[in-house]
Order: sequence, then structure tokens, then C-alpha cells
Amino acid sequence: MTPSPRSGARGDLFDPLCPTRRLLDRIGTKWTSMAVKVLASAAPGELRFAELQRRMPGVSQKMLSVTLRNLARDGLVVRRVEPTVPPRVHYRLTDLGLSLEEVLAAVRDWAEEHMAEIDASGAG
Amino acid sequence: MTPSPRSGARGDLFDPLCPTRRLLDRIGTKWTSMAVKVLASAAPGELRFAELQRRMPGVSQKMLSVTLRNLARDGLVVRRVEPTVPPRVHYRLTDLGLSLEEVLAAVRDWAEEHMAEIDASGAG
DNA sequence: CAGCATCCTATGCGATACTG
DNA sequence: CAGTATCGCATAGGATGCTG
Repeated sequence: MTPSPRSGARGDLFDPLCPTRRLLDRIGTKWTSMAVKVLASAAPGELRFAELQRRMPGVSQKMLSVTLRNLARDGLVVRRVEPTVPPRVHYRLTDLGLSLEEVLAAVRDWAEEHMAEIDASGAG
Repeated sequence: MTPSPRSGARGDLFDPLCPTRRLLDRIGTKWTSMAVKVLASAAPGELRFAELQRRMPGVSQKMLSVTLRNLARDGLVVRRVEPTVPPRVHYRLTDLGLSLEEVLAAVRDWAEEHMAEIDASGAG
């Protein structure tokens, strides 16, 4: 594959621009993985802003907004606005977003299978 | 599976104690995934502190120390001290750590395959 | 309804200095 | 050698208020 100009060299986890580093920075933020999961559960359908917030207990309007904006900027989510008053805004995962969800599902599976062992090791 | 007392309910990504949330908090920190990868590359052998630092360009003594302490606390890494003067401290991945590396490898694969598309979407 | 702007706090993290 | 202790900065993110 050809790395993008912004990306570090393939496999170079030690480059600050390394894809893995940047991906972890994204999915490591508090609400991203949750938003992707919720949107994936509705795919290929869409969800409106308020509906997303309802399905993501605890998220503030600001952080949901920021999270969705970042996901849209990254091409993982499509934002569709109905020009009504008041406006209705709909979000759905792109194919890229759906493929990310598969990775996140693997992370979830690992966590649910092994987190008890981590706790048993004396974690707080 | 039986969730640990500390863990949230299985599949409940919305519980702050949810395994996935807590795992992402861990692997999302700056040096964790790099340390796991480096240790995995040496598995089943061990690496000393200084050798780890050498293979992780940019990491400070403090952050490597913190990262390794957290990994050891979580049961992902074993710390072995030779009681010499000066001391030699060796680190190796546990089986649990090795299984986490598989998940991280999947994350890396996705990143290296798709990060160019994310960049192409107008990300900064 | 779906946001953006502002303020504030908590925390990750780097730099530096010290120790058994 | 392999840490620990302390300081300071940058940023994630929560609370609140305003707007088209």
C-alpha cells in the first residue's frame, strides 16, 4: 500500500505520525467508540443528533458534537441535514466506519473476555 | 463469562466501569501499545528497562516507568528483578499480554490499511 | 433541534533533579 | 541501572449559556 503524505512509514509505530498512533488517539477518546457502536447498531440506517445523545448516556452536547464532527471529518460518518426549521440532522456510518466497527468489536470481545483477569491482577 | 466485581455488565459500553472503556483508556495512552509491541517482538524472551527505552525512541524514563508499572499491575507484563548492584530488571509479556498484542496487531493492520482514506477525507 | 462559545478542572505527559 | 519526586504545560472534557 501507499502511505498518505501525512502518514508515517508503514509499521513504524515510533513515528509520531504513525497510523496506529493516530488511530489510537482517535478511538481512545472517550465517546468515539461508543458513537461508532451505536451508529453501527442502526446501520445502514441513520440516527439524529438527539437520538444519538439519548443512546449515549452521559455524553454532553458539546462532546457529542465534537465527536461527530471528528468522525465526519475522518470520513467515518456522513452528516445529512434536512433544511427544515428546526433543522433535522442525521448521521450514519460510512463503509469505512463500518470496517472500523469490526476492529472495535474485536477490542470489545477481548475486553469482555479478559478484563476480569486484569482486575484479578490487582488493578484499581 | 462472569464479570468481575469491578467490571460493568457485559456489553454495556455505557457503564463507566465497562471493560471496553477501561481497555481503551489503557491502550489509548501514549506508550502502552508501543511497549506491548516491543515486548511481543522479544517474546518469549525478556527485555531490560534500558533496552526497552532504547527501542522506544522518545519515551522518557518517567513515562516508561509508569507504563511498565501499569502493565505489570494489569497482569500483562511480568517484572523480574535480579538483586545485584546495580539491579537488573527484566520485563516480559504474560500470556494475557500476548493475547492483547493480537488485538493491537488487528488495530495496526486496520490503521495501516485505511489511514490514508481518513487523511484523504480532509483530516488534519 | 442542533449546535457553538466560554470557562473551568483534571490529567497525560515531558523535563529535570535526586536516590538505593 | 532503574527507578522516584517535583514542576509545569497542553489538552480532554464537563458545565453553562447563547443562537439560527
